[in-house]
Amino acid sequence: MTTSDPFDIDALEPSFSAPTPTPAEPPYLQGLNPPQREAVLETDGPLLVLAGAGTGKTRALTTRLAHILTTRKAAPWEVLAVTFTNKAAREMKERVTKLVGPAAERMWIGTFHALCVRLLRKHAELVGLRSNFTILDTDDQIRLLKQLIQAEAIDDKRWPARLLAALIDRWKNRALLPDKLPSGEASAYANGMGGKLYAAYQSRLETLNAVDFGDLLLHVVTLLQNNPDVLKSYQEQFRYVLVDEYQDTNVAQYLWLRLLAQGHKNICCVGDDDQSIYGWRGAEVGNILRFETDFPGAKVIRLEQNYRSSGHILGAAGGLIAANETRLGKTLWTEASAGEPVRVRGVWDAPEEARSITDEIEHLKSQGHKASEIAILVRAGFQMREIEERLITVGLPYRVVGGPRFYERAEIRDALAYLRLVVQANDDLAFERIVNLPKRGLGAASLQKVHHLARAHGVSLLRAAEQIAELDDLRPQARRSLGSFVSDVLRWQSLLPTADPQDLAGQILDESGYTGMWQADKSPEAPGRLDNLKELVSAIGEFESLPAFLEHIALVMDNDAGDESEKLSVMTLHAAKGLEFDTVFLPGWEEGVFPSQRSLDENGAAGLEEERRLAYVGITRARKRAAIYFAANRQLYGQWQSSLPSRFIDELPGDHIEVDSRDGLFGASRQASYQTAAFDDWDQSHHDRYGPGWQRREARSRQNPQTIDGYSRRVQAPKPVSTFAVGERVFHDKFGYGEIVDIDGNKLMVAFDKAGEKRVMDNFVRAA
DNA sequence: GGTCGCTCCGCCATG
DNA sequence: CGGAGCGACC
Repeated sequence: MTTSDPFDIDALEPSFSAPTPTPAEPPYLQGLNPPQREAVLETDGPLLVLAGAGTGKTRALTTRLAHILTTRKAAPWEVLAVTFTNKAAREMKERVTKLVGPAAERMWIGTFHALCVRLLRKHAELVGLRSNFTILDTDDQIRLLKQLIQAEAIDDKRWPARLLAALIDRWKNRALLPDKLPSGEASAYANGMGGKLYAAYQSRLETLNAVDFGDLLLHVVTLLQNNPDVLKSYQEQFRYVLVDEYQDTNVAQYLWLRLLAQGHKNICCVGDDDQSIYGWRGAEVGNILRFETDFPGAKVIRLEQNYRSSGHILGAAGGLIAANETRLGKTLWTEASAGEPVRVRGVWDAPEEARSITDEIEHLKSQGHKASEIAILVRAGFQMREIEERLITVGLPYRVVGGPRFYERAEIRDALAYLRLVVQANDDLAFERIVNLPKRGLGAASLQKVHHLARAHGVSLLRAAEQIAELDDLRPQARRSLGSFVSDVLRWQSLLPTADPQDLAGQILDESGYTGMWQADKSPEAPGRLDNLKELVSAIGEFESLPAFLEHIALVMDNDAGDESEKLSVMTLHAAKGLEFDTVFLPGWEEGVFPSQRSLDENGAAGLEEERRLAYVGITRARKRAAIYFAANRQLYGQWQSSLPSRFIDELPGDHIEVDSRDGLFGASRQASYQTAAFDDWDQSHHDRYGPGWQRREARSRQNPQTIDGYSRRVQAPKPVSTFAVGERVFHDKFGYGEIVDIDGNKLMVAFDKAGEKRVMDNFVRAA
């Protein structure tokens, strides 16, 4: 555990034509460790910064930008900094502004997608678009694809539009346009129709003057490839290129970067191969692993001193990730004390897991720990409900981070569709979404006619609807309501240039009857939806115009609008990347759940390594305390399943963890590898009440689940009685044949022929 | 044309 | 188990 050689700062100074005249170094360099300094000062030429978790990456990165600006190596608008999330972009902008002042605002900092929009609006016509193109969200995309699938008379049940959308997304991630699609790939959908539908989709997008998220990247790549003069001007403009989370880039993003940085090669990529967790959505760890070959002479700097976590947490995480074969290799170290070992706790089932976690949290809070410094990180969304229910039961305030995005909520999308249609009369997708929402008595039959006319005359749906309303083709009632819908939209359009955007938006939602629809709705979620609508309207207040607002919202709108109140956080491991907490709970470390079975099935060894990186990300979120849980039984899709502890638990180095499990939960083979450690509980009061760990859990699990802490979800017969008898031979899907040696209610202790003694639920075995 | 009820499917998720 | 989406029925 040592760092690299001490870095000689003076040796570096002459190598860049130092505009800093005096030996007195700028204040922003103070407090940086040697590799961080090097990452800041090594401005020219290709540079790869391998930044381990918690090693002060963001600080080095923002200081680097500040350094480039203050030494006048580049003007703000000559710096391009790319991130993956809006949050990261915002944070970077804020921190650089703090260092160098408002000039930083003029840098090109943003997500790949936001920067692409900016470039595309400027040069839209070069790729066959008009500059006011619309950006489709996933929902629009799927509806569009569905139409195309049905037009080809393909059974959209056997071949769901979602699947095609996912395929197209993957193709676009790999920069494969329809004409470049390898023949084998096209057959992946509907017996070879994939390629044809993809081509049809692209041409439909072009006529709609629309792009999806993948297109944003690809259009810019095409634009730069086909227009050398444009490419050259941007290569010259962006004198310094910086990429955050480089391990997450996909092929299209990589091409994009390479084009822009090809000229001067002042490209700095910052990433951590150990935190690459987005392979399933097209990220290529390969991009980071082969950086040095792509950019010959590239410098590599490792940030390995960790400022976040205690020694035990770092040791546990480091031991785990060492099991991965494909990695560049880093060894994190810290000057901090060892702190508390990572706790590993086995429980009977998911409800007990949730109880145990909330007990700990209540205890921590009673000790004065802040709830905002506590997080529960799950592998998958389905684990969240159980935990949320428990949090509600005991009254612990929490927030779910990264749930459905604000702008993905139905009511927001509906409202936006109204605004889109008013701003852009030819937005047919918006028209379709809201023409009969609220219900106006315009069914499939009437819309069919509108569609036909639009197709025949080559006009927008709104225009076609206007004409149809004049004709005698529709039933009087449908005709009247279509007519008034169209005239409403036209009226709102006429107000657009003069009206205050916020007032106009409110007016549109009221007059269209959309707000009224939710007011009349008696369902429990209606008030929440009305709140969201209000929030949407108030967000418009910050913008000059409705079009400006829509542009922004298509890319940016986050739902975690600065809720820093005293709540603990619940989120998936993916959502947790980049965050840190004093205390982290990691439930559900069981084979099949984590590592996720799907990941293993689909991607084999590579999938397993990505899962392991996810585990690594999870543990390294913790500053002081981490607790890992595994349950012997879990309900999946309403079915009880018995499970084995995750292999990742076996891989944790023994001297950094404390295991607290109880006999009989799992088979002897695995159990043997654990020592039931004397448990230095965080929660001393529980010791007082129940005695040491395993005894108290044994005592609890004998109780009827209904009586524990008011937990009532798993309602069963008052006294579960098994129909089996001791000595009976049984068969279990996972463990094979065995003989019952003990019965406790509906839980059986079975001596399996192959798998050893295990406790299983009786409904998992049948008589053999 | 709107609503109820049935079936099917879900396993990670940024722009 | 729970939500979404579709088809039969009012």
